[in-house]
Amino acid sequence: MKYDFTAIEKKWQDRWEALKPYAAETGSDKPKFYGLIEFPYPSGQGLHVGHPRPFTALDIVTRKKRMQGYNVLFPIGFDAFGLPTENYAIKNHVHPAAVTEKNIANFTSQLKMLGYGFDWDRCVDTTDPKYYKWTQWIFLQMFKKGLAYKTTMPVNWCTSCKCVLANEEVVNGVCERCGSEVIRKEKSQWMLAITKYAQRLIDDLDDLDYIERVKIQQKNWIGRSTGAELRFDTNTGDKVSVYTTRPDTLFGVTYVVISPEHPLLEKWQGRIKNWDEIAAYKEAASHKSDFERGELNKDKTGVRLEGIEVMNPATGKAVPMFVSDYVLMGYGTGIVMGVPGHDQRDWEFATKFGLPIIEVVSGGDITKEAFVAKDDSAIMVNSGFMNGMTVREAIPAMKKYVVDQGWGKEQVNYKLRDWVFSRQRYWGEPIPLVNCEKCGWVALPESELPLVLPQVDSYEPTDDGESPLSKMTDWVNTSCPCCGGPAKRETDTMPQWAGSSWYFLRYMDPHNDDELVSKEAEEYWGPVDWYNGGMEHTTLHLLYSRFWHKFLYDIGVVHTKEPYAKRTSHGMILGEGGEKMSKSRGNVVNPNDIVDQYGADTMRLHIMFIGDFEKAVTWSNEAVKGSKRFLDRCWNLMDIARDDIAVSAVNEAVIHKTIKKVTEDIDSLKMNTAIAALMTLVNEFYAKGLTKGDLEQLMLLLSPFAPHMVEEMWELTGFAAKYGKMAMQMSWPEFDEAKTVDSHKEMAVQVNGKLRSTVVVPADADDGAVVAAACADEKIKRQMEGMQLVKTIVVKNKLVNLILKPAK
RNA sequence: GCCGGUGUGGUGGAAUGGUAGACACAAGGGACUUAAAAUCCCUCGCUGGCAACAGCGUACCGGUUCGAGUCCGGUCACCGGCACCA
Repeated sequence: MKYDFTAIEKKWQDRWEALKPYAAETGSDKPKFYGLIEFPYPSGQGLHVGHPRPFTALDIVTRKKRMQGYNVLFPIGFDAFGLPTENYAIKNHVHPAAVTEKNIANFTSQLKMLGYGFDWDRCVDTTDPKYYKWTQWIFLQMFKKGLAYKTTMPVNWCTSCKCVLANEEVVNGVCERCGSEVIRKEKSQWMLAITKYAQRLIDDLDDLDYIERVKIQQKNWIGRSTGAELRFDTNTGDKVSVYTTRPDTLFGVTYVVISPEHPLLEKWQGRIKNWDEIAAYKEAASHKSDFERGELNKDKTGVRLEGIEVMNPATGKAVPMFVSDYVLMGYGTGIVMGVPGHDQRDWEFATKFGLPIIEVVSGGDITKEAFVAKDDSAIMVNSGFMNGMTVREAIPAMKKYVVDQGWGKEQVNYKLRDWVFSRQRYWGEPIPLVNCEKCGWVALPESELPLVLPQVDSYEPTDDGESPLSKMTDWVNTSCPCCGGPAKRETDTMPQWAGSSWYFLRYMDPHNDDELVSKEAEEYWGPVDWYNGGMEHTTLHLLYSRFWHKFLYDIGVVHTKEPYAKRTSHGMILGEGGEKMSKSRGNVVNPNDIVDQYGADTMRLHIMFIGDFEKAVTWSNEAVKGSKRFLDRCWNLMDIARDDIAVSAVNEAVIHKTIKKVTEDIDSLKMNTAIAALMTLVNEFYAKGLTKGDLEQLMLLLSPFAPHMVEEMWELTGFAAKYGKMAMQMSWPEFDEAKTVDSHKEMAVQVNGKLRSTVVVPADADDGAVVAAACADEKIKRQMEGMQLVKTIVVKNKLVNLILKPAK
C-alpha cells in the first residue's frame, strides 16, 4: 500500500477538527501542563519556514505530555495590530481590519495544514475589541496606580513610519522595522514606569527555569549598577549632583561635565560668561540623534562653562565645569565627574582640553593612558585617608565617608528606561483616556470599554506627527467623565507590544466578557509551564510581559509573581548558503511547497531533525528527502511486521533504549537525536525483523512527530479497533532500565591511553574478567610483548586501559 | 570595547572526561528493471599500503589526566546582544 500523505493528512485533520482531541479542560483532575509558543504576527506573506520550528517542537512536547496523562493547554492566537498591516492598508485602500481578517484566515489554514494540536476554540486575536477591551483595562489600572504618565521628552522618531519608537525598537540608529533614519524629537508621550519594577525584574529571574543567556541578556539590559550620588558645591550657590560607581576616585576628579539638556544651564545663563558659545553647543546637540552622538565618540566635543567653578569636596580645590554631549541627561544625574587618571574616556577628554591628570590608583602609567585596574586589589594613592587601601576596601570606605560627611549617598542606577507607550498610528488599541480642561487626564469608566477604534477615511500618518485619529473631530471631542465638561480623547494608540504582554492569560479563559480571566481559570492554569520563543524578544516582549504580569500580581489579578516558569529559545533557520532568509536574497522557503511535495509529517520531522534546536541551522531542500525516506520506511514496516516471528525478544533491548532516549530527548528539546534514535530502531527492524507489538511501540514513539501517518497506520494495523482510541490518546511507552542493557558489551581496549583493540564481554563481567579478555586479544598480545603490565583501569561497560612499560 | 555563544568529514550534525564522526544528505560502486523513478546492498575523515595494518586528525598554542572534541590558561576566527551608562 502506498503512503498517500496528501489524502491521509486531509483525512485526519478533518477528523481532529470534528473530534477536538486537543481541547483543554479547565479544572480537570489531571495534572495540568501549559505549553506556549509566541503567537504569530499574521503578515501578508503567510507562514515562514521559521515558524514551524518552535511550533513543531512544542507541539511534540505537548503531544507527549498528553500521552503521559497531562491535561494540556496548547493554544494559538494572533498578534495582529501592527504597522505592516496598516501600511498595506494605506497602499491598497482597504481597512486594516479586512487585511487582518484575510491574513489570519491564511495563517489558520497553514497552521492546520501542519497538524498542530492547538485548541482552536481558545484562539485569540489582539485586534478583536473583545480582546483589547482587557488590554485597555490593564492600561487603565496602571494609569490609576500612577504607572502610566504623560511627559514631554525627546523621543526616537522614525522619519518614515512618522511614529515614535521605544528605545528597544531602535537598532543601530535606524528603525528596527523599516530601516529608516531615527531622529530625536520632543513629544508629549504616554510612558509606563517599568523602571519601578527594575529590581524585581532582576531578582525574580533567579527562581525561573530560563535558559541562561536569556537571564543574562535581561540583566544586562536592565543594567543595574551600584555607586554613590555626590553633591558638589559651586560658586553659583547651587549644588550639583553626580553619579559615580567609583567614589573611591574622588581625589582624582579634575573637572565636571554637564549634559547639554541639563536645566541648570538655563538657570545659570546670566553667570556663564560664554553663554553664546554654550547656547550654540546646546543647539547643535539637540539636532543630533542619540546614534550620531555615539558615532562621534572617538573625538569628544565640549565647551568650558566660563565663570562656573565646582568644589571637589575631597581636595577642597575648585575644578572647571564643561558641557559635553557625551553626558546623557537620561542616566544618573546628567552630570558626571571627570577622573582622567582612571577612565579612558575622561583621559581623552582631559588630554584634549589640557586638564590635569592625577593618579589615585597605583599600578599604571597615567601619562600614556588611563589606568583602569583589572581587579580591585590595586592600591590607592594621593587619596587622603584611603592611601594604602586596595580599591576593594576603598569603595565601601569612601561610600561611608561620603554619607558621614554629608556629601551624598549610596545610589543604585539602572540603564533601563521607562517604556514609551504612545504611537501616532491608527492600527493599535486606542488609549482610553480623555483630556479635560478642568480635570486634566481622566480615565474612561470601565463600563465604556472597549473603546473601539473609529472608522476613519485615511490611515495616513499626519506630517505633524499626530495620529490619524486626531482628524476625527467627532470622535475626539467628547465630554469629561468626571465633570461633564468638554474634553478631548487621546488620539495616540498603544504599541504592538501591548496586546502581547498578557495574551497567555486570555487563553486560560478566552470568552469571558466580565473579567480578563476568571480566578478559577487563572489559578488552575497559571503560570505557563513552558514558553518557547525567539531570542529577539528577550529585551522586548519577554521583559514587557514580565512587567505587566508583576503589575497584575500586585493588583490581585494573577496569583504568581512570574508569568512563565520555563523559557527556551530556538535558533534561526537560515536559507541555503547560510544566509538569513529574505525576499531580496530569494532564498525564502515556503512551508506550503514542502508540504505539497512531501507532506506535513515530513515537514515536521525534518525541521526537527535538521540540527540543534537552540542553534541557527541552514535549510536544505535536498536533505528533506531523507526525512521522507524515513517515514516511507516506517510505513512499509506494516508489510513485514508479523506475530509469529521466531525470536520476539530480539528487539527488546533496542526498543527500551529507544523509549528512554526519545522520552529524555523530547524533554530537553533534543529532537534531532530523538529522531536519530527512531531511525536506528527502524534500521534494526529491517535488519532483524519485527513483531506487531514492536511496531506498536514505534508508532507510539513516532506519533508526536508524525501524527497523521501514525494515526493512519494505527488504524490499518488494527490497533485503533483493538483499543478504541487514536494513537495520540494512548499512554506514552514506559521503559524498563534493566531491559535497556545488552547481554554482551563491546569494550574498547586501550594501551597507555591509545585505542588498540575491542573485546566483547558479558555485561556482568567483573574487572578481572575484562582485563583477562583484553590480555587474551591477539592485537593486545602483540602490544604486550616485552612489556610489563603496571596498572589497569576499567570503566564499566566502556573500556579497559592497560598501562604498560618496558620490562626490565 | 564589554557580555554571551560557536569552531568536528564534501554537507547538516552526534558524542555524562572513556572506541571521534551516531543519524542523515551528497558522492561513488553494485542488484532489481525494457528503461527511468522508487527500493535494496556495499564504500565513504586524511596519508601510506593489494591487504592485514600503521601514522595523523575535533580552529591554533600550551597545561591537567592512565585517557581531552569535552576540563584549565592563552591566541585566532565567526555569530548574537549591548555600547559615551559615568
